Amino acid sequence: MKMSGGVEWALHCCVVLTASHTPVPAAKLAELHDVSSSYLAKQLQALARAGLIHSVQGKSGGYVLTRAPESITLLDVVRAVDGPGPTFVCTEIRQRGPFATPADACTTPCPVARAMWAAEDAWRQALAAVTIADLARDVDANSGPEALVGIQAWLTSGTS
Amino acid sequence: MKMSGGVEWALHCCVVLTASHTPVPAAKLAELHDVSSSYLAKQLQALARAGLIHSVQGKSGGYVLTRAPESITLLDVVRAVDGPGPTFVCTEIRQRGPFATPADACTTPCPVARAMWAAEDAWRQALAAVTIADLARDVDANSGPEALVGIQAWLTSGTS
DNA sequence: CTATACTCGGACACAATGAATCCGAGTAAC
DNA sequence: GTTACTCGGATTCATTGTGTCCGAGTATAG
Repeated sequence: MKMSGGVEWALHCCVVLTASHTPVPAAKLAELHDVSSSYLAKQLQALARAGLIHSVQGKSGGYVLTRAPESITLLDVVRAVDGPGPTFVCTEIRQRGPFATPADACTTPCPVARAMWAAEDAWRQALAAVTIADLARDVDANSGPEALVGIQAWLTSGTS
Repeated sequence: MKMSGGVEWALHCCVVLTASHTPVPAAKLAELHDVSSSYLAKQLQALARAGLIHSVQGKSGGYVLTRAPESITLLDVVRAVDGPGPTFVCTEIRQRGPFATPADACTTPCPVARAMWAAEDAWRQALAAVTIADLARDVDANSGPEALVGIQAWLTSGTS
């Protein structure tokens, strides 16, 4: 099992978008991270579809966060980019084969699925406990406060 | 992101193997669950490679649990079948692009990766807290105690 | 002791999902 | 009114998961 690599890009983009209140084009975000701009566009579109960021078209358009960074959780981003469905899917094995349990006895989910889903819930809960604002603060502490200011200046400037 | 479907099969097989202390061939497990025997063999081989089950060759061979069901956790099975690697991989985006943070400043992992890995740890911890024995007990409670006895009888009998 | 039949084990194709790309529709600025 | 720049979805390629097959090895039966 491997998570979509686009999640990492999307998270970094959200952190960067924290620094600018004006629209930032996808091409600039791509150059900042040195990744494929065409593919990054896909992830940003997913974020826009989920309502996490708003797209502004036109000459000086781009993407802006719709909500405050404190109210955007990692779970929101993961669900938007990687899909909302559960990672573990139950195929109802217990209802197949010679010893199939009758359907009317399957009022509750399969114990196997229940345990797996409980673990997934723990994962989601941990993701929901962290916000983009938390990440931005940590990055700030690691890279020094001057880095973010420089990035902000570079983002707003028209330089390539 | 989607988990390998083989995990479900492997878990059910482990639960069934709880009922028999004699080797059970892969073909019988496949018929019991009504799944492809060739593909199920792959998963069982993975479990054997991880040391969770022991393979017995020869005419009346098959698979047996190596340890007590209480000492086999769901995490063991998942790691064996789905791979031990982390689902989130950090590509060190912070070290790329015009504002790349120098390598000597990267003593600690990227904050983004740290948060994602913390969530994964919560997931693993939840999986490690449940054992095959717990699952077997739950299945017993759901399907009634007579089901497991019947399965055990069918497993040991030579009937197809 | 020999032959046999049954078991696992790894090597081999096929399909689905993720990764990466491109060009067209729309909009704000000039 | 024109222009240039933006996003958005449809398309193509690579990787991983899914499914299958046949050969190596061993306990059993004669």
